[in-house]
Amino acid sequence: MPVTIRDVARASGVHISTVSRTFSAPHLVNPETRVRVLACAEDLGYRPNRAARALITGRTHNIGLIIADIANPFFPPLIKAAESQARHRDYHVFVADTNEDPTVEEELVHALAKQVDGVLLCSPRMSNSLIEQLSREVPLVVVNRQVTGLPCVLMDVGQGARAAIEHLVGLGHRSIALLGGPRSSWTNREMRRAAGTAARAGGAELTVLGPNAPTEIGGSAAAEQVRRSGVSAVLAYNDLMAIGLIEGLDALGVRVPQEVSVVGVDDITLSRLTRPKLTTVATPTGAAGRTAVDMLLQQDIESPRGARGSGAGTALGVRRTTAQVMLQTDLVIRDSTGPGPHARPARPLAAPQGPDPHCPAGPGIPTAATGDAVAS
Amino acid sequence: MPVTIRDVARASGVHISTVSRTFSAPHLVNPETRVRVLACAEDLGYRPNRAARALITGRTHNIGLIIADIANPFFPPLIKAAESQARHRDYHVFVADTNEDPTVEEELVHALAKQVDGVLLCSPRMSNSLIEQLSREVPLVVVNRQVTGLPCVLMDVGQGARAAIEHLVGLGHRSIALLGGPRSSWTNREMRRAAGTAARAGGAELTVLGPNAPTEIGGSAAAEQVRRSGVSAVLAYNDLMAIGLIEGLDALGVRVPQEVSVVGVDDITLSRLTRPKLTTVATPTGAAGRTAVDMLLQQDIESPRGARGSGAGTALGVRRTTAQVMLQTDLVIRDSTGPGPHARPARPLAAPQGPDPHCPAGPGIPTAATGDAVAS
DNA sequence: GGTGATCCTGCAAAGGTTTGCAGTGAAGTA
DNA sequence: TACTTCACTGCAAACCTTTGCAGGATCACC
Repeated sequence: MPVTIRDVARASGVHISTVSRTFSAPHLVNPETRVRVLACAEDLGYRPNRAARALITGRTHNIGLIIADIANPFFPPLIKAAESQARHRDYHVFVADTNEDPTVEEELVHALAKQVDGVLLCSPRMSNSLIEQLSREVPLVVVNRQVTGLPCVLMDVGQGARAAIEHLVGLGHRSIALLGGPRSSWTNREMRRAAGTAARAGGAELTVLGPNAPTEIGGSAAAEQVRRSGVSAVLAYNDLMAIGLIEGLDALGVRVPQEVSVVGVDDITLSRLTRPKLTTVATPTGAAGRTAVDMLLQQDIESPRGARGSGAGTALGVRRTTAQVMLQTDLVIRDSTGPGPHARPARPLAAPQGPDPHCPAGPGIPTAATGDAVAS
Repeated sequence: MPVTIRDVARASGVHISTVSRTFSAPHLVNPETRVRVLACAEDLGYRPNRAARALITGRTHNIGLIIADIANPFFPPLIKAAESQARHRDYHVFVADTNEDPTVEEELVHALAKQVDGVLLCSPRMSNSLIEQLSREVPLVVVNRQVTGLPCVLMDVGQGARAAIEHLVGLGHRSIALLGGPRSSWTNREMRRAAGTAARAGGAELTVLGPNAPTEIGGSAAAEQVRRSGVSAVLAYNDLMAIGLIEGLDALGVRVPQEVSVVGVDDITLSRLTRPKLTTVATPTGAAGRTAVDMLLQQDIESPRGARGSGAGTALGVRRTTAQVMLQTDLVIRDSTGPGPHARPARPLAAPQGPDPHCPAGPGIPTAATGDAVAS
């Protein structure tokens, strides 16, 4: 039933190879023939079968995008950016959700392997060694995780965590909690490291709580623990947890920011909509999506799979880029942080500078990326 | 480089067809041979090429899921439910986002057509006739849109809108606005129809505002218009708009629910987290995702594409199910609605019944589905 | 020992497309 | 005229897998 290249060939009185060329190498066919073939194709409603094409070219023009939890509002901007970037290069993006389950993650990579030209692995929860192993099966770009030997797109959450801690210390907080996320998260480890250093430098004490589920539920569930810990400020693994925590504290009668200050990470849209508006470390998710697609395609184009024609030309077999890109983060100060027990009276109430200085910029242009190539 | 069925055959000393059968029809091969083949396959890291398999069987074991805007929190639960349902049936789901653009929508269906066994079209923005036309290219199930002759999964937003209006009228509101969504949305038309009827029945006047973008921005942008219209209550197209509207009204100094009551639709997680907590019409998104996958697979299984063996057996060619399922909705009363100008003094302040009666149920079991077959 | 059934395996075609190679005819050059 | 060049098109192999058909071996049974 489906119309194939053969039907078009018959209808337009040429060989199938000519039809094929009309679509994949138009300059090789007589303009006159071309219009005739195109007309027939249009008439019959012919569309090249991408699976068959992929079988022989080894390129599907698809990209797989594997993410931990599509319900986390952190991801949609990344997905959209990746999709639009891919579309410009004539690629399609297939998104799949793993439910934060490493097993599903692995299974998905396998399933996608032969149907896409490469996979973007976002915030993976599986081990580095497994990732390396899988990268032999299909070109991979990792987002939010550093894997040596593989191209990675990272956000400088270390710098962000440092800025957040400094902000809190500056407000007079000396006892701060880090509300940790999933154990297997690279971001989590980075934050912990950087926050620890920054706290020490600022003469504050850092309590690490967790691991917790990176969701509102995870945040609100930790409220009691936060209260008991007696800290006056909390840096949460992400905005969702921060919002959940505020919610949970509210239920316990603890007011934010009057009694406890809370900082999130990600700057999801939601963080501007809850009350109080959330102080947070903005991560350039859109830029991350675009960069990751670029890196994947670049890698892909240089070494098409099933490379034929083993001419004596280039001697550098399967050259793979392993650049690692670190994107900058930005602290956005809103209403969920306020003066702490050691606030200096000089600055009255930490000088409120309008409701949300960051808002007027709108969705805004993501911060610049600093490329950072690493030897392969 | 990639290991094929041929390599496994060579390694285990059998014909490729035996290897093939080992995977796709294990009962047809000698257990002894089977283990040997499996061992070799494991050793070599062989994985069947799904594209090649699809080429001959006509079934990819993939499902396409096209949605208008992945950033709308309404969709993730639907996506997750669809994915998990599909996984149980050994199918994978590929998600694609259209940015609310009908052109992209069409293009995506075409692109997916040959790579998936069927497509779930969620909240489509294109015309019914185009949808029908596309359905000849690939099996389609439509969600949130009624297209005669095609299987559809609908949510009873009409009933939901009615309940919302009745709730508002009961609170003493007589001048109500409907904050409309996208013009091409079926849901939008249904709500408008039902809300109009309900308002008339309740002796209230309904002002329709819109169309608007179904986002927070769309909602907040309409705040000024709402204020000018002088209504005391608003039913918004969805929660995102409702939240944006509350935000916008707040910026104008209009308090919710004291001066204006607001009702949303969807019951996204966020609606429990903003202040005031949102009164909303809960839609069974998870059930919708599951049902849609079921309907697609059922349709698919009955008529595998490229049906071979034109025996004189069954005479009823390509039988396609065109059932339409309507899922129930539920009004969830929270804090964004309050007594209006005509509130009866009998009920003091509309009897607040605890902060959020719906919350304890947690994510909860979706409401029951009422199947409703329609002649094809 | 002959017959038939059963179980397993190999053969080869098929699916829709791309692409290196060769062939055709026409135009250009000497 | 003879030769080369060029633009275009056809031929057929290849990609990897599935599957109907047939062949071979084994076994039970009469």
